[in-house]
Amino acid sequence: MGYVPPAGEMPELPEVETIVKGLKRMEGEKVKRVEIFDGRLKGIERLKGKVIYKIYRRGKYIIFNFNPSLSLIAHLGMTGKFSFKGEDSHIRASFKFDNKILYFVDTRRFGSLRVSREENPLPYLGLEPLSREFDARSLFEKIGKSRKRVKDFLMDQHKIAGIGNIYVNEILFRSRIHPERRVDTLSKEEVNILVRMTKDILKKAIRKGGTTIRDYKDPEGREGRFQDFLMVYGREGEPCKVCGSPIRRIKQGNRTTYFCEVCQKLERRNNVTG
DNA sequence: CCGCCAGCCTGAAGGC
DNA sequence: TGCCTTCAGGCTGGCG
Repeated sequence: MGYVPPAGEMPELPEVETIVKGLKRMEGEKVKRVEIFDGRLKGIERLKGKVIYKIYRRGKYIIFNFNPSLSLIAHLGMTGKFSFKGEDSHIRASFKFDNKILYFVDTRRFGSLRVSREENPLPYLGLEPLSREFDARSLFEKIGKSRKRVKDFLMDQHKIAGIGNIYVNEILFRSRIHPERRVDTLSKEEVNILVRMTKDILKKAIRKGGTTIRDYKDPEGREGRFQDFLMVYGREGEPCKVCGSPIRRIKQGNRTTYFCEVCQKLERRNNVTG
């Protein structure tokens, strides 16, 4: 049987970071007109006439600051994208500026756009994995008394913000930790490795412009290149690039999990060399 | 508080 | 050929 790749991918931290880089040039621009094609996005028309002064990422969210207390909070869900090209179907909203139009496109409508007056609109979000604050000590502290399985923990946006189902599989493979391990069984060394691999993989994915399996494109329509570096995600039955044994696919919770059962042991290891 | 799970949504792909 | 089912998963809200 031929290999069938998984159906889709969601924008995670590296994709959102890449998108923000592409949107940055809109800082300083004034919204001349807002069009809404999906009733649930009602509310964003308040942005008409406002000037964007800062665009940045927090977890998987994109935040457009219009002034200190007026922001557009965007989440791309599974298939959401911002595009300067108008050829897409499933356009849900558009923002007209002086010289260009920015489209919000979202096939499955898991994405959201909302206007907020909060200074800190996403207070519950967890650690930024690429920040200095994310280190072995702070992760250990976050783990606290949690008994979550490590995969679920890393994907919990209230603990760490920005990791989704593609990168979590890659991080655990590179850390040689089984996705079903309980976080309270992780050794200090393993927590340390997790931090290092998380930063490593996310940084490299950003350098490659994210991962495109089917849907993801940046605002200029460019695809990512990190899919060529995936070690486990979407590789069920293919040989592990380290040990050669077939990559396994299981359901953990409602989510697909890929791992190598030889490289990623369930037992605790104390002397990890990476 | 914690862990777990259904449901939202749409299009692709598989089964019969 | 075509209908029907299943799958994909970020996030929210509800349950025990």
